[in-house]
Amino acid sequence: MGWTDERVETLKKLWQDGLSASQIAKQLGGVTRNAVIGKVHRLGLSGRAAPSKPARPVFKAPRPARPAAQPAAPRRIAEPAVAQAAAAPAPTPVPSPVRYVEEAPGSATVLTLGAHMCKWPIGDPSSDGFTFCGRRQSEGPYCAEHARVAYQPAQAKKRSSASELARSLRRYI
DNA sequence: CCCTGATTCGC
DNA sequence: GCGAATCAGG
Repeated sequence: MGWTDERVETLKKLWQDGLSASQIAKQLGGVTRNAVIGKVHRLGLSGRAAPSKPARPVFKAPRPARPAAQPAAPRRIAEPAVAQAAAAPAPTPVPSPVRYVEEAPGSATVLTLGAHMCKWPIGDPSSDGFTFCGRRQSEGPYCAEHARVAYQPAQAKKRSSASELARSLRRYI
């Protein structure tokens, strides 16, 4: 199917309405989302209300030209990735201040977490705000406080309701 | 793995 | 002009 005036008009409308390229493609029918995106660019309306855009162009390195379309051909071009690794000077591995976090647990990042620092996770590991406790290790990989939480067997069994347990645990998170 | 838009370039 | 392939992200 080609781009009739009407289909282009529909495309414009839906795009401005904030629909995604794939949704527009599905609604128009007979085109893929790539076709829609391509058309959008050609029409010069690539930018719209962009929710999660860096605002700044964020400098993108121009992609090396595509190796040409060869159907059913070995896609990967062998590349000597090993050679240039040696040229780089050995980056000093970090002076190793090894500073324990005494207060404000959770300021140890994956980068600053030392060998003997409490590895109690704080926050959402999939988020970039993720940290570790970072205080001095006591038992196992944890500080004394977190070790208690980690290794409490069935001690809390008497009257500790589920909500009470949850509350006590939350303190450590 | 799902999705998003962006880009390149053979057709 | 078109859009598949590919990329870079969320």
